[in-house]
Amino acid sequence: MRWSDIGDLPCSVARALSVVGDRWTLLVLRDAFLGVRRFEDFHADLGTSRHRLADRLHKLVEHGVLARVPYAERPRRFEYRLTEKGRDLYPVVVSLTRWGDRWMAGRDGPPIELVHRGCGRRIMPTLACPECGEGVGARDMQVRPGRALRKKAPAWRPREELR
Amino acid sequence: MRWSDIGDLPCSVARALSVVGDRWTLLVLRDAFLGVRRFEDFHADLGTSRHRLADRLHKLVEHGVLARVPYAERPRRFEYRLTEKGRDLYPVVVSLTRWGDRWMAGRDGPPIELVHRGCGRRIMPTLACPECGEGVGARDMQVRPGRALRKKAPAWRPREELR
DNA sequence: TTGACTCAGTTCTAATTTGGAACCTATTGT
DNA sequence: ACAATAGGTTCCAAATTAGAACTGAGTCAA
Repeated sequence: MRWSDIGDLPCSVARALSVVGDRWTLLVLRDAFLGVRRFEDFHADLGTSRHRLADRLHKLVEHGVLARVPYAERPRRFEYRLTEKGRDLYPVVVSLTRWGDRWMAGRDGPPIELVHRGCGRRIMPTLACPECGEGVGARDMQVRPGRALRKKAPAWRPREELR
Repeated sequence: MRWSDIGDLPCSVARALSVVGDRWTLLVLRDAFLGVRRFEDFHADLGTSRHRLADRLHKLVEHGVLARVPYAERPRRFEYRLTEKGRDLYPVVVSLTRWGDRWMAGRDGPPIELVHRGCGRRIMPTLACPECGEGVGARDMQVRPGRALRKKAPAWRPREELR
């Protein structure tokens, strides 16, 4: 299957990945969440080729994840800012951070720390049920097909539960 | 920069991506969270080449995200099961799902629905502060360098805050 | 007013990665 | 004896990527 086709699958993960699922895009977003906005800064931070970077930035703009806004006339210069759609990717980046912290950190611990402005504590955000507030993991959730899937793939059934 | 080098960067996102950051790995994990375990089932579901699939599965096993466990002798057959390290990627997959549901769903709504066993309601898990329980977004969090980063890149400073 | 410098790219080529089809091995079923 | 099943491996052509060089518009400083 071609990469360009996965955006059409009836799967939200696949569709999300069709936008942010390549090598560099999530690192671009990480930088964006750290406040990076300009081409040269992304380039210096990321170490990807200018070619790739330009391509990724433009693709993210196309998808409405970043906005290309002028910050100087003469010479005309643009910076890349997260849109609401882009900021809504925060959970993805934080979840990756949390996992990296937990399973891939060196002896010195996590490279960066997060502080919750609300309560002032150093924390790592976790997944919770927005209704009852309880923390949730894979085993706390059950899957069922939604309307879109019952229509497109009526035969689909969730498999046996996760062990 | 080579893909194989990003695992060494002092950044948890980069390190996480060095394991799960390629085209197919996250779709393999999505399937795993839906209960898929066997090579042929992954292959049928994913539509990637057997070659890639075998490679990804083995890489995930190497990294301890999946375990290759025999389920039949004569002929010897194996299945791939999530380890604890693998199950801990649930927030990443759920966050992608949530984003895909919100920004990429068709008219018929999300392909699948999740039910919280704890409270029985159909929900999509969200990020929250584990200390105070409040939901958090990008603007609720502040970044600061951790010990590992102060050591490796003492000059690093968080940029201006997110707008 | 010439030359160096900055930012934001684009172009080019070689190297790497990927997709897809065909093949392989062991075993079971008919 | 023959086909089918599960889980791969091998091969090659095609697509993608890395890295370096180049462009172009404008500023600054001597």
